[in-house]
Amino acid sequence: MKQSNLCPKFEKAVTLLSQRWTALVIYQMLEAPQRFGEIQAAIGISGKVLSDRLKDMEQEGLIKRDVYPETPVVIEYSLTEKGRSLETVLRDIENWSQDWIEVDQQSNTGS
Amino acid sequence: MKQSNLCPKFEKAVTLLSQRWTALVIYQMLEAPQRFGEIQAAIGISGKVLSDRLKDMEQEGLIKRDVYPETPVVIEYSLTEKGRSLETVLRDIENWSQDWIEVDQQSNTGS
DNA sequence: TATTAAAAGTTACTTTATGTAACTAAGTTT
DNA sequence: AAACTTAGTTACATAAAGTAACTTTTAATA
Repeated sequence: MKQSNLCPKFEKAVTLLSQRWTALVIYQMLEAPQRFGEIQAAIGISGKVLSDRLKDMEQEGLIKRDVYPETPVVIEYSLTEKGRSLETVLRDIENWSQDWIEVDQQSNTGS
Repeated sequence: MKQSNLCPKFEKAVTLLSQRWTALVIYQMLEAPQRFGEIQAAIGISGKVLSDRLKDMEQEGLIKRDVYPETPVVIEYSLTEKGRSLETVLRDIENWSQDWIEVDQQSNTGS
C-alpha cells in the first residue's frame, strides 16, 4: 500500500531533487560546464555515484554530455535549458541556508 | 577522501532537503498541522520512515510535536518558523514541476 | 620501445538507507 | 473481556550509496 494524493508532476520533481547529489551537481554546473573529474573534486562524490547520476540526469534531460575529440579526449557536461531552469530553486536553497542553517564548528586543526 | 569546496551551510541545507520524504512532509504541513496518520495517508510513506523523519526534522528545528491529552490522545506535528521558511523553496519546486515535468501516463484502469 | 601518466569510468564488495508487515501500548467503546 | 484506534516500534528484506582497486585509451617520458 503505497499511494499519495500528490500531484504526480510535483512528486516526480521532488523525487528527482531528493536523489542524493543531484542538486549539488546541478549547482556546480551553474557556474560553468564541467568535466567528470572537476565535478568529483568540487563536491566530493565518488566516481561510481557520479557516473550513475550523470546518466540519470542526462536521461531526464537536465544535462547534456559533449565529447570533444581532442587529445586527450575531453568530455564536458553542461546544463540544458531544463537543467538551468532549476537555478531559482537552487538559489532559494542557498539563501535559505544562509538565513537558517547553523554549522557546528567541528574544529579539525591538527598539530 | 571525501571533501568539498562548498559552503558548509549550503551543503547542509541540501543534505537536509535531499533526505527522502523530508520535502514532501514539509510540503504537506504547509497546509495545516497534521497528525501522524494523516501525513502517512497523504504522501504514502511507511510508519517506520515517517517516524524517523519526524524525529530528524524535530531535531533540526523544522517542526514541533504537540501532545494534546485528549481522549484518545492527539499528537500534532506543525512547522516551526524555520520549517515554514522553506515554503518559497517548495513553491519554486512546485512551479518548476508544472513547467518542466512530463508524466508518463501509465494508464492503470482495470476492468 | 617499454614505462608512466592522465581522464573517465567500471567492478566487486561493504555499509547505510529505505521498504514491508507484523507487533506493541494506552485508552475506549461494546 | 474482546476488539478498535492512534502512534508508533521491531525484525527482516531490498535498494542505494560508499570504497578502493582495476580497465581503457591516448600521450608524453625515459
